[in-house]
Amino acid sequence: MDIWKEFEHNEISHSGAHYLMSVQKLIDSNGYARISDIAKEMHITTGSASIMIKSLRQKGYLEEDQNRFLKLSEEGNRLAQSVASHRQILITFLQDVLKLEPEKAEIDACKIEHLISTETGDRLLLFLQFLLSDQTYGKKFLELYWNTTHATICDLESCPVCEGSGECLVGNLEKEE
Amino acid sequence: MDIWKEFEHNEISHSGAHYLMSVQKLIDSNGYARISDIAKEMHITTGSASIMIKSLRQKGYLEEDQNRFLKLSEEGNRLAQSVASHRQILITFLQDVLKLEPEKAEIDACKIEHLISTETGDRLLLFLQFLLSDQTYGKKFLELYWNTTHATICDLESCPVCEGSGECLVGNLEKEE
DNA sequence: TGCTTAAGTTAGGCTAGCCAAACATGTTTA
DNA sequence: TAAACATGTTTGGCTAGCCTAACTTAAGCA
Repeated sequence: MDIWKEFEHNEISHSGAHYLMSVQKLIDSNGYARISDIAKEMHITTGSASIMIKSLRQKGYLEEDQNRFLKLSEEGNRLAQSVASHRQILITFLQDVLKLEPEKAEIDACKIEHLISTETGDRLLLFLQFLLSDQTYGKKFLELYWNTTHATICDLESCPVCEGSGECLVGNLEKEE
Repeated sequence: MDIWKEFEHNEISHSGAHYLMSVQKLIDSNGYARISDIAKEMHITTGSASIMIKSLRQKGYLEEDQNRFLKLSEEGNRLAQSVASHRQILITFLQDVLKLEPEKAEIDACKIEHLISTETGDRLLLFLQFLLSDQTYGKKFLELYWNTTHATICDLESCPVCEGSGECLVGNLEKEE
């Protein structure tokens, strides 16, 4: 088997995942989601949205009621939730452990949220929960790690640890505690 | 800015990255790389390879000598090395820390190796090195983590910790130490 | 009644990458 | 020398997903 060809074989495409999440987001905030709402929210044309929505309905991820209002099917909901949760787990790891800038953490998380397997997501969550909550070794390990690698992790001259002002993520972390 | 659209905006595509890595792999093992060698190695047609290679040459990632032998340009080499190193870092994390099965770790790593930023790769490497080598908190944290979560992490009935035989990754780890 | 606007669909075009199949060229080998 | 094989290129077709632009349908309103 060619592992590199697996890249295409996913339950849902990057684009598809964002359509589903957009539907949920719109329902949560406005109470309904139509094709034009999705197009507006995603900054694409209604033509593109129309075609993609049709395809997502055919695949059984979306349903439409009498008013042409869209909602997620059970399967669509499972998928959207899974992707959203992977996204959050990844952001937490990149931001709170690896100390990447929030914007960069979000971009990388968004790129890979739909690509990691359920198992990888589950494991990462478990690891993160343990690492961030364990008061004995987890906490001490992270403190030692951040202090030891601080010079590498922090590239801001204004860091309180380096210089003294407050933009550094490591510094912010220490203030929070 | 639409973060979800960043998915396409990468230095190199998934496919492109694998072409470059294939060239390097062939040179390392055979001493040279031609279009047909790459096609064979990647299990695609020479037609597809011909077109993609032309594009990679135009982008300056590949060069060709008098014998039509391909090699990586400086830039191509940098890219291929970066992707290969990201891949290895991800595999190590998924396999040696999160304890995913090797096959699954490889698939997920392959899917995202070209998508993560240099910075994310660097940070993950730093974190991994520290976690896996620190003999005080790193080691103890991992032991506590694996023991505590073992029931969740191990789904094999044949696990030495669960039952007694030897297929479980957690078990293998304990044997290695 | 007829005009305007909103909403959605459809058609044609684009890129990326794959395929098969036809073609061109250059090298073996009988 | 001629047939056969190796190598590479080109063409046309396919999917995914985006675009613009033209079109339909329905609703609002004077």
